[in-house]
Amino acid sequence: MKRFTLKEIGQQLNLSPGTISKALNDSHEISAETKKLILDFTQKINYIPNFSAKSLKTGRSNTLAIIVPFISSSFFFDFYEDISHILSQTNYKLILLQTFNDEKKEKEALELCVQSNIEGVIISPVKNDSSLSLLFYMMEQVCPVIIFDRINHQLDTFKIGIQNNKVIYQATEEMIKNRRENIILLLCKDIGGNVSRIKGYKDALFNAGVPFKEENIIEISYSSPKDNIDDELESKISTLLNRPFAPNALLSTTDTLSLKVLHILNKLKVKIPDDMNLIGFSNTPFANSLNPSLTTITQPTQLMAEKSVELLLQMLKKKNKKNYFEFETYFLDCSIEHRKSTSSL
Amino acid sequence: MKRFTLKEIGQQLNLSPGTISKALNDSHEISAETKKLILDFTQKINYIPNFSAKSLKTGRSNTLAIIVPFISSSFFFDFYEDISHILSQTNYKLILLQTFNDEKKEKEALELCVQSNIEGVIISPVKNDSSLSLLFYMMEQVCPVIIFDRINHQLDTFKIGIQNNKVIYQATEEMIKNRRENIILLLCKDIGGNVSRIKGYKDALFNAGVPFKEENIIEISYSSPKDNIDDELESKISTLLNRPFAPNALLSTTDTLSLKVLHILNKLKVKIPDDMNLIGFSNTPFANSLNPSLTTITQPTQLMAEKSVELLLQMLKKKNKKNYFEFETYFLDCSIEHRKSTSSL
DNA sequence: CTGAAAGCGCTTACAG
DNA sequence: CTGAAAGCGCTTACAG
Repeated sequence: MKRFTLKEIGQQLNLSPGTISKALNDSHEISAETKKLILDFTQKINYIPNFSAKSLKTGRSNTLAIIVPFISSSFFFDFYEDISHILSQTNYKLILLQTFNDEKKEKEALELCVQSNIEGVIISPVKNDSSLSLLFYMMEQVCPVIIFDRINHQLDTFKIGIQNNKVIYQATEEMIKNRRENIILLLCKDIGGNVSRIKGYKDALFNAGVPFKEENIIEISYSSPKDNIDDELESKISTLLNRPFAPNALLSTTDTLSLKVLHILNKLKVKIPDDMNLIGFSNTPFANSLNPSLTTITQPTQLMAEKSVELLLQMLKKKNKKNYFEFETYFLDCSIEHRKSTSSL
Repeated sequence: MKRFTLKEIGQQLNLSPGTISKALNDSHEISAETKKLILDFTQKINYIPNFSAKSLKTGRSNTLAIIVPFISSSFFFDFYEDISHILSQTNYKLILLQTFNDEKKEKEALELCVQSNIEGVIISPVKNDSSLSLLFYMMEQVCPVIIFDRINHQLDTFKIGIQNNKVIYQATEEMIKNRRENIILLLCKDIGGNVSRIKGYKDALFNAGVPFKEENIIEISYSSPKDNIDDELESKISTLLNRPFAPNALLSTTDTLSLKVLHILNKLKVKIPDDMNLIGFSNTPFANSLNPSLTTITQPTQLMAEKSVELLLQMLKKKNKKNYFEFETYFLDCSIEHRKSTSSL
C-alpha cells in the first residue's frame, strides 16, 4: 500500500492527471467508461487525495468552524454536538476551537480559520467588541460569520440568542407566586446579557410590587468553569443567609454557577426547596439526577443550532452578492423545566 | 485590509518571496535588519499565511488528531480536554474526530487525517480489528498512532489503558467486605475490556468464597450514550430485584450505564445505599452532587493523556527510524472514590 | 546574506 | 471526450 498522486494514477492508466481529477469530481466532461475505469482503480488502491493541494488550488476547504469560550460548559457542548450532527448530513466538515474567554486566543482561533480556508464561522465571542476588525475583514473577504449566544457583539451579521429578560422575568414571577419574594439573582460578571437579565428580574419584582434590593444581586467574576470561585461564592451566599431577612430563593443565570451553588447550599445544610428555592440556568442532562433534582431554565439549544446552520448555509450560497442580506438578530424563547428544587411555601 | 501573499510582500519591500519566507521562519540565513523590516511590515498588515500552501510544500501540518467513539462520554471528554490542554503548550494544533462506534466513520476519520497531513493520531478504536490495514499503513507511511482505552486492538504500537481486572476486583472485594455478596455486574456488550472485568469480578468472589451466579452479569448492548436502553435496563434490573434473593449491590462498568442505573434505581424506589450499594464507572464532575452522591471508579484520565502525548511526541521525534521502538502497553491504576452510594450493612 | 527557480499535488480554462 | 499547461502560495536546495 502506498500513497498515489493523480499523476501516478494517470501513468498507470495511460490518462492525464487532469482527466483523473475530473473523473473523481464526477465531471460531465468525462465518459462513463473512463470514469468507471478510474473509480475502480482508485478504489482498489484506496486513493486518498491530498487535501492541502486541493485547498490551495480551489481556495476552499469544505470546513466550517465553531468557536466557543469553553466546550466544557454544557450549553456550548450541546450546541457543538447539535451543529456537528446537522453538518454530518452535509458535505461540510467541522472544526472546534475554544477561546477560553481570552481575546488573544480568539484572535488566534480566527486567524487559524483564515489560514485554513475555513468557509464559515459560528462564534460566541469573548466580548462585545473582541476581534471586531478581524471579524469585519473576514466577513468582507473570507467567509460568513454567525454570532450566537453572546449577541451583543458589534459585528453586523446574523445573530442567534435568547430572550434573557423574558425568561428571567418568568422565573422571577414564578418564585414570587410561590411566595418567595426575597430572591437572589446570581450573575457572572461582565457578561453581555446581564443588563437584559437584570431588567427582567427588576420588572418582575416591580409588577408584583416587591421592592428591589441591590444587595440581592450577586456578581461573580470568572472566566473559566474551572476557576476556583467556590470560596467567594460560598462567603457571599453565607453573608446573605445570615441577614435578618434571609433570602428564600435563588436564581442562577449560568450553567457553571448553578451546579456550584447547589453544592454549596447542600454543604451549608440549607434545605432545598423548603428553605430555599433554586432555579438554575443549565443544559446538563443530569439535572434530573441531582440532589435535589434541579429546576432549570433550558435554552433551545437545538433550535439555535439549526437556525445558525441554516443562516450560515444561506450566506454561503449567496457568497458573492455583497449587501444581499438584511441581517437580523433572532431572540429565541427559553423554557423552565420544573423539578424538585422549587416549590411553594 | 487585504490578504497578502509572500510575493506581494516581497514587491512592497523590494525583496524576494524566498527571503520573506525565510525571515518569517526565523532562518539564520537572514540578517537581523532585514528580519526586523519584514516582521514590522507583516505585523502592520496582519499577514496571515496560507496554511494549505505551506502544508502542501512541506508535507507537514503541525496538527495531531484525537479520535474517540463519543465525545459526549465524560471519560473521552475529559481525556480530550487534557490532551488539548497539554498540546496548547506545544506548537501542535489538535483536531477532534468522532467515530460513533461505526467502523465506516472510523475509516473516514482516519482518511481525513491522511488527507490533511495530520502528524499523529491518538485513537480509541471501534473494535479490536477495526481499520487495521489502514492503521498499519498510516504507521508505516504517514504518522505515528497511539491507542488508548480500547487497548485490545491488534495494531502493534504504544497503548495506554487501565487495569480493568484489578479495579473491578477491588470494587467487588469492597462490596463483599461490606457484607454485600449478591452483586450485579453491569457491562456494555462487546467491549474489549469485558473479559478482564469479568475475571476481576469472578476472582474476587472466588477468593472470598462467594459463589458466582451467571445471572448476576447483565450485558446491555448499545453503541451511543443516546441509544434508548432505559427500558431494557429497567426491566433487567427489575427482574433481578424480584428474585427470591434480591441483589444488594451493583457495579456498573461504564459511564453511561452508571448514570442511567442511578436514575432507574431511584425511580424503582430502591433505597441507596440501604437496599442497594452502587459503584459507578464515571468521570463525571457531578458525582458529588448526584442523589445520592455516587461512589465511583475513576480512571486516571490526566495521566493517560500525559502518557499518550509523551509517547506520541517521542515517536514524532524519531520519525524516520523504523523499528526504533519496543512498543509497550501501559496499564494504569484506577481509584475508587467513596461517596454515599456505598456503605456497610 | 539575498535571489532565482523548481516543485509540492491538485484544478480548470482552453485547445483540439 | 481527453490532454497540455498554467498556477494556487508557499519552501528550500542551490547559486552567487
